[in-house]
Amino acid sequence: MITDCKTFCVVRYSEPVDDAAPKPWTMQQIAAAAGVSVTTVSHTLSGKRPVSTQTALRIRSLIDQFGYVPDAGARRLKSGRSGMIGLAVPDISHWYFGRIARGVEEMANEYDYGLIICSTSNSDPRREKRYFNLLRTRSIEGLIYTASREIGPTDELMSISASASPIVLADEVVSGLERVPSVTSLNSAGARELGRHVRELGHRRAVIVAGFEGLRSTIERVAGIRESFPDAVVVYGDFEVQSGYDRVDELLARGVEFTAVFACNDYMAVGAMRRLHEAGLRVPDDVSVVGFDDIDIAGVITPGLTTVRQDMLEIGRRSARLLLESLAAGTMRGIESVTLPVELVVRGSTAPPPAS
Amino acid sequence: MITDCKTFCVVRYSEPVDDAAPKPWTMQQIAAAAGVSVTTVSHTLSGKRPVSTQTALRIRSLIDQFGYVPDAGARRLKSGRSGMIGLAVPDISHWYFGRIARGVEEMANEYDYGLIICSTSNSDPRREKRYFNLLRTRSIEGLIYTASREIGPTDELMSISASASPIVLADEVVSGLERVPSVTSLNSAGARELGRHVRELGHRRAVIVAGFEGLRSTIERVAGIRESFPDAVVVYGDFEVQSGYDRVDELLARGVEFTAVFACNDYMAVGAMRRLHEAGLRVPDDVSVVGFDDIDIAGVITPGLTTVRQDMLEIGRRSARLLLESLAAGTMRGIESVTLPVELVVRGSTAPPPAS
DNA sequence: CTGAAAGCGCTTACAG
DNA sequence: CTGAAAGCGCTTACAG
Repeated sequence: MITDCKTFCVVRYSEPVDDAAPKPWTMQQIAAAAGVSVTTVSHTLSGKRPVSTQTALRIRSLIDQFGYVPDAGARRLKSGRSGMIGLAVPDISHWYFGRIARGVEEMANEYDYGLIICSTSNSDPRREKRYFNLLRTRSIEGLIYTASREIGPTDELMSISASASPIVLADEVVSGLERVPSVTSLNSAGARELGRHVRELGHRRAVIVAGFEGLRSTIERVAGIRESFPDAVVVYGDFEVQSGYDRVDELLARGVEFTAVFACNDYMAVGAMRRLHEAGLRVPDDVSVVGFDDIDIAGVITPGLTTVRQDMLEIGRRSARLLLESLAAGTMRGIESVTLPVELVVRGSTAPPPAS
Repeated sequence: MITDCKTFCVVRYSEPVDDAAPKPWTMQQIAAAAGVSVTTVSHTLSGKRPVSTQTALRIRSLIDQFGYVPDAGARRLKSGRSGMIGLAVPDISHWYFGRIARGVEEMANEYDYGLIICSTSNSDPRREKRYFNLLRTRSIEGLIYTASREIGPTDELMSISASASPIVLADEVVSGLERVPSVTSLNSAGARELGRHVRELGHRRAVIVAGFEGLRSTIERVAGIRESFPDAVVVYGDFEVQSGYDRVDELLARGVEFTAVFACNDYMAVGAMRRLHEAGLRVPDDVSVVGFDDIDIAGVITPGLTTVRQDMLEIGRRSARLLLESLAAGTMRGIESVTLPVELVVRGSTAPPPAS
């Protein structure tokens, strides 16, 4: 039920402020004021050459007084380095990608780089093109790419990859881009543990609510689970709560029998739990439910969700480090792809199947 | 319980790829290849002056063939515009700020701007300084700022605001920055509705788990709730699940009596529900719980969470539009601050208090 | 310890 | 319709 409250849109008129910001100072002007050359000002700033204490002091005080800051664009033009890296994720507002972004940002900060965010909107080709162009125009020095669906070999990414561009794949590897370094989780091992855990509880009939069908992580997770449940019915969702709900709804309608639901992420698991609840099925008494990821609220909801913890923050950090180190090295040669460990977290949503 | 699974860290050695990307082409080289001046190449690209069909065709085919893309930095140096805006949020990995970021990005895209993300780590002064410097070095043309705590008047932000910089406050207004345009939710009205709803259910004793104490939104929400519950005990949290849990834990330990918990965001509400559950108190039979925000899983958990829906996506979009329009106009004059409506969403977590 | 000058890769008056 | 040249604001050999 939604009760519309009688709120409304208020528009407040802000005081007209002083006009647009004044033209910023240039190094030229500082030099003139100090009675020295720009060369000396530049070196005072960079410290790449000795400057007499007297002069340095005078220049520095002028800089403080004027509030001078060197123009980043000009620096960039000389050096050829923008000091920025890009992160392309399907949707920055998802918890999952937000964690990756934070990890990347932390590391970028450490290396004194800025971060440009690129939402690919689940691989909308137009937007993707835009973002690869950032790389080509040298607005960014490197790109961390998180695929959300299977990428076709015709894509921009493919052509880019051939040229040994500074690109790192985070979270998902992409078929055909085996040569591009990647940072991923050990999906297969996590899924295997999950399957074994549920199997050991005594379950025999399970269903799998998987992610996007072509995605490598989906394939690996399904395979891992199937080691314990070879006959599990597999249906595909889109990682959203709603699709967990919908897929379980359909399975119930089809009359599929199961005592355990494997969802390929926690959001779909939550959706699945909701649908089961509405069907009068208790979790875990009637049906066990497991997820993947260990999102922030997985341990707080009731029952707590049994899942596999991935360290998304670390995936972000490692991806960024790989990228930034190869930028520093000036080559992508010999960059080592990384697969991170995962951890089974057993909570209240799994229990032995009903006695019947 | 945590079962460590026997997974491990796998390191894969990537094929050494061709060396670093080759030097990109310059407009100079295209001009030479086409046998024309850079002027003509530039105009072919910009269309700001007619170019003979013959020549244009030749140049364009060369550009395609070479895969030439103009250097963004050089363009920027001439134009003085970086084509980038910044978004400073406390933590990009929070759902709440992620939604804002997505809204901002959508709009930035529409205006053909790039987005630089700046996590302020809850107003860590060092990082904040860094990000304001982006503005000063003209790496970004404008900044959208989301405060997470009370900002002291000594802060960088304050001095910046005096100079009519292109800054827009998103989600939170800041004392002392009344002249800076802002986009916020109608917190007071939402809180008032929430208080009234719970009051009308018959509750008399309520507690409020508020957000950061100095934050304007916290003040407004507490005030709104208190219109219906003047005597409500107020405790302060940090918007995280854990603090909702902890504050309720403390209230129970203190022996405070209540039949309703107002949490100032959904995460703390979820934490509160968890603690109540552990104490053997049923929601909503024994205690009603409400949140604020309407996060994605608010309607899916059991019971569904009664809350106030804020449109974070729209806050992001509107903030960006305000900023980008004033950049286009070249002045912050007459920018209208906006307050967006909110909506009470009643779900299963609220019910009349126990009969006793 | 310091300065004049070239140059990064573009755009844009100015002059045909 | 086209080109030579100045210049955006820095950095950095080169030359004292």
